[in-house]
Amino acid sequence: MNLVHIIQSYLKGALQQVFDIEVESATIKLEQTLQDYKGDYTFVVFPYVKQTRKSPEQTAAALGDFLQSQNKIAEYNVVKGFLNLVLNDALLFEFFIAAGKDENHFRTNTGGAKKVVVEYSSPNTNKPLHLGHIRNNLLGFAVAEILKSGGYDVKKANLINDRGIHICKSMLAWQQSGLQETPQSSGLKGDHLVGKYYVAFDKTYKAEIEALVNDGLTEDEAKKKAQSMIEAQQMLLRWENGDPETIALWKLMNGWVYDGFDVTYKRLGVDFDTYYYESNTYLLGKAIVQEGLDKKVFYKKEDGSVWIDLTDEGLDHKLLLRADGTSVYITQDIGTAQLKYDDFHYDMSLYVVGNEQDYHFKVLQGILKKMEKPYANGIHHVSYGMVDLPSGKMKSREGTVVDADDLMEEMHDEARRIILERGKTEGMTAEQIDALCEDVGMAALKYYLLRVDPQKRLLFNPAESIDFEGNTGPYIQYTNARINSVIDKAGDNLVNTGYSTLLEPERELLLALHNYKITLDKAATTYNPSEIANYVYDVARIYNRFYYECPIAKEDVALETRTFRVALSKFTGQTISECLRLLGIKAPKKM
RNA sequence: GGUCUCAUAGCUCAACCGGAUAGAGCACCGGUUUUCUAAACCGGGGGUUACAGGUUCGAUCCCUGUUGGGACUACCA
Repeated sequence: MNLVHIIQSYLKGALQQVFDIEVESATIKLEQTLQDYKGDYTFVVFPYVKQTRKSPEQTAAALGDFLQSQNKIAEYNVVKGFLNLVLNDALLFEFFIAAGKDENHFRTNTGGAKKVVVEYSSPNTNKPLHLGHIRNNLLGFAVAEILKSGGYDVKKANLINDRGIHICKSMLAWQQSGLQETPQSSGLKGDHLVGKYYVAFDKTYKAEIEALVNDGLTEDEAKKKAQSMIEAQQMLLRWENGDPETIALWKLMNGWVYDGFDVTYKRLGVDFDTYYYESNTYLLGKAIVQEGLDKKVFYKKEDGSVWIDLTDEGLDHKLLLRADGTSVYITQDIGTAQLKYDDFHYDMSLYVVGNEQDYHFKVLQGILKKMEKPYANGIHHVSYGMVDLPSGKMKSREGTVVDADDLMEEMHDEARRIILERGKTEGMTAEQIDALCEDVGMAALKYYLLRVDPQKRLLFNPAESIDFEGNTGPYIQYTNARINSVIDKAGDNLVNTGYSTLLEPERELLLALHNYKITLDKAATTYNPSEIANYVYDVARIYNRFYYECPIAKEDVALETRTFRVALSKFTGQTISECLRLLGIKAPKKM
């Protein structure tokens, strides 16, 4: 049951009866009445005054009068051209009863079971995950869950970039160290061990460049002639030629990284239905490039390199295959897009990738369109902004990255500090306390990253940015735990039969709860989890006010009122839990 | 140079796709608990929405320009 639709139909009728104006119900714009005015929904009459031939005030008053005389609304007031409507309590209550009975209240069918692949995470296998990856993973996971609730058939995919020069750098440095270090022997998590050698390579490489520059080479020359770079390139060639020793080392070290990633993913709470590996897809990409050449969509330069002309799309000429026949990044993405389509026959294919690749995805779509691939129009780049630190951008080479594993550990510790300080852990086992610290710490981190519009850059201040009070994950969790507690006290086996006049906090809460489906659909169609994050905060804030002002399980509360308020609390708890679930945040029963 | 993007309270973010007096949190000041979890609630101060024009009943939102950040523009990924 959708209150907005109902009010729209009321207004459609009123416009017709009073002014003889015919409009589509869906085109009638309604807003929620602002805090400082009396009312639930507001209708702006300005767009209609030309047809009514009356002043905005007269128009609004005439419509309000009509609706009230028909008993469609409880009351109304007019401020300039704004018609503020107060709904009948019975209507709000009807919504509440209907929603409570509806098993599918937390789902919509907007997606119409369309198949959608959500690719996210997509790490390189030469170093551990950092804060930027965390944003990516949380966004990807949440977008996928939101789409599922919105009625889409979703597959989560992780495209692992497991080949290339960067992996060879780690391999080379590991080999040269001669230490034969393993995760077991070193006690290091696999991805961190491999990352350590990636850093080691870079150190050596930089020293070599400096030496060459001192010998009189330009920096560009030095970068190409440095010994370790030459060796890394040779190793990449050996890899591409299938040299058994190189492949074995590659498999060994990638295996360590995957083990490490699994631990990080598990702690982050993200998962995947399927994995793709660039080592598998780049060859398919090459084959499709050949197909494009045959179709004359691509062209070959004299040096043998392959290009596409996208100038008619407002883009540029783009290289698809190097002169030596090796593939570039976009070649692999062409292959992966095809492979995904072969696997799932998707209607939509989302790529959760940073906004630094906006151009890349325009090019990818342009290419697929020119290839007349059936899936070309379904691909969409879910672009998000970089995560900045107070010191500026994160740079792995300068050691200013915030490591994902370290950060999660710090959040856990910080949560523990605060939880012990509050001293509400009576009767909990050490394991339960530990689990709570994890849930609360991760909630603070996740909510902080997800509440911001994905498109925008995000400033992360490790020292002070993660709070546990106010507009935060733990605040929302706390509200839910509070609800849980009050229901425990009051008992929830009462059957709701009626209501007395709704108080302001109650109707405000009902309207907020009613917004769930509207918010879900908006989040789903815009691929924007921050809609859910901001919404659930709103619900929690409104509930806390209700909780403070309206006694629920206290002695002197009439049974009918108590029953209604318990039911309202329970429904609020369900709504909060559901939103948190969409965001990958746990909802502890007690905290 | 070209293309794209961002700029809102001291700080971090909202603002329901053009609507009212631009809202929250943090920080600061003051108040609320013999009563359901004070990680809560209420109140106060704090804004020329970067700047200048334009479009219209109405602009933080759309258009143009300026300034200032960022990204892309690699035979890197």
